[in-house]
This record gives sequence, C-alpha cells and structure tokens, in this order.
Amino acid sequence: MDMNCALPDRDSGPCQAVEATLSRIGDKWSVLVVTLLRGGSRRFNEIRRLVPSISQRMLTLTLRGLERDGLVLRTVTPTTPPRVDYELTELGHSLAGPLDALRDWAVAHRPAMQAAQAAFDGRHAEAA
Amino acid sequence: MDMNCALPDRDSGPCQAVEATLSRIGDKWSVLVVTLLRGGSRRFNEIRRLVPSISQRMLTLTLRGLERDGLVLRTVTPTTPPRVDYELTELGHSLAGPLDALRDWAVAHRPAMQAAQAAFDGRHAEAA
DNA sequence: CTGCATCCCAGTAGATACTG
DNA sequence: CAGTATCTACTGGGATGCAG
Repeated sequence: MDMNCALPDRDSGPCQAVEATLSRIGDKWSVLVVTLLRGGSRRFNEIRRLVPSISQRMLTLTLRGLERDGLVLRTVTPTTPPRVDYELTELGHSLAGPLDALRDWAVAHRPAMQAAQAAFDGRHAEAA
Repeated sequence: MDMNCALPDRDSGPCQAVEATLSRIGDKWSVLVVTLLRGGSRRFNEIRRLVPSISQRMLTLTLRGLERDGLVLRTVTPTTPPRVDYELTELGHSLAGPLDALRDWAVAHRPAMQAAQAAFDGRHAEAA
C-alpha cells in the first residue's frame, strides 16, 4: 500500500493511485458487488442472495471497505427488524467507465489468454 | 477463480472473464511490470533495478504468470552469462487502453477516496 | 435482519541461500 | 546473470456462534 515506485516515464503519483485503486477493486468481491449495485439500491441479504458464494463475513467486510472509500453509501433504517440499504455513491458510479473497459477487454481477449495458458502448460508438461 | 456468479443483468461469461482478468492484474506487481514493459523490452535485472521493492522471487513469479497468460514474451539468449529479455506481446499491449482508463480514474478520484477514508475513520474513531 | 467475534486453515509473500 | 529451493510469517477467507 505504500511501496516504492520507480517507473521511468511516470512519477510516483499515478503509480500510487493505481496501486490504491487495485488494492480496493482487485480483491475477490468488490467488483462483483459494485457491478451489482449499479442496478440500484440493495439490502444486505438481497445482495447475499444474488451472490450465493459470498460468505456473510466477506460481504460485510467488502461493503465496509467500499463504504470507507466512499464508493458505497450505507443507510440504516432503525425499524424492527432493522433495514440497511446499500447504494453506489456518485464516486462509485464513476467507476463504471473503467470497469466496463476492463470487462470488454476481458471478454474480448479471454480466449487468447486461455489458449496461451494451455500452450504454456503443454510446453511445461513435457518437463514433468 | 471458478466461483458462482449470479449477476442479474449479465450472464456468467463476462463475469468469469472479469474475475480471471482481475486475478491476473489484481496482484501487487503485474500492473507495475506491464506498465514498465510498455516502454520496451527489458532484461531481468533491469526490471529489478527499476522496481527496487520487488523481491527476486516475486519478480520471477510475476513474469512467469504474465508469460503463461500470453501477455509477456520471454526470450532466452544462451550466452555466458545468460541473457533473458522480456517484452509485451500484442495481447499485453492491448491491455494499455483499460489500464490507462483505470489509471486516469485512479488519479482523478484519489483525493475524493482519501477524503472519504479520513471522514470514515474520523467517524469511527469516536467510538474508540 | 444485520453484522460482529472467534477459531482455523490454505495460499501466498518475503528473506535467505544455493545453482546453471 | 537469471533463476530455484526452502523456510517462515502474514493475511484472506470460510465456518460457526452470539448480539443488537
């Protein structure tokens, strides 16, 4: 999070910013949750149901992290039972562009990556 | 890497692709190395010098991963001492667009994120 | 319903030393 | 020069149980 950065063509400002951003969205769940919330406000267990493979703990941690970084707004309605809604902030919505770019690249080039992986693994299977 | 994906507005294809991509570039060093190689071919220890904080082991592992996924080409020249050059493949270069988009977003919104973090931490410091 | 606390395991980073 | 091997330490993340 606070590493040296010796890129030749760029000072450390952009580099640290990218590092910080990747350590936020580079984890296992953040992009998934953010993408989900692009569809509108959701309650806690609603998200859980939509992402069955996430554990309660990780959803809590992910939402806390996103809230801390100002990407998600958490609204508590103190009824009984309590109701907590999560929605993207404007900052959160502004991530849509870069995320779409990444998704488009990922979709377009995944076959190439998988082919490269298969070729690499085949090349190195002979050794074993 | 092979997780369930229950996004409402997208089938699992794009989602898995994004997951795969993030697990590639979401680590600590890959983006740094790729960005570095955008400036042209580099030798192993050349990269090490340019990224002083990376360990020899992690540089090896990072380059292997990128090579396996077809983003980086590894060229061995069997002289004494041996010479190994790394350069981006066409696939690697195609990452430039999304990476730039991410960097621009990161640079533009980092102040907002840092402010949000400070506010969040301040809000929760009172509790302690 | 929401979410915090605890325990526990597996994966992965780092340091160091050694090899072709 | 360009790695590999090994060992240790840290962290992410799942399971479970408890609380407001």
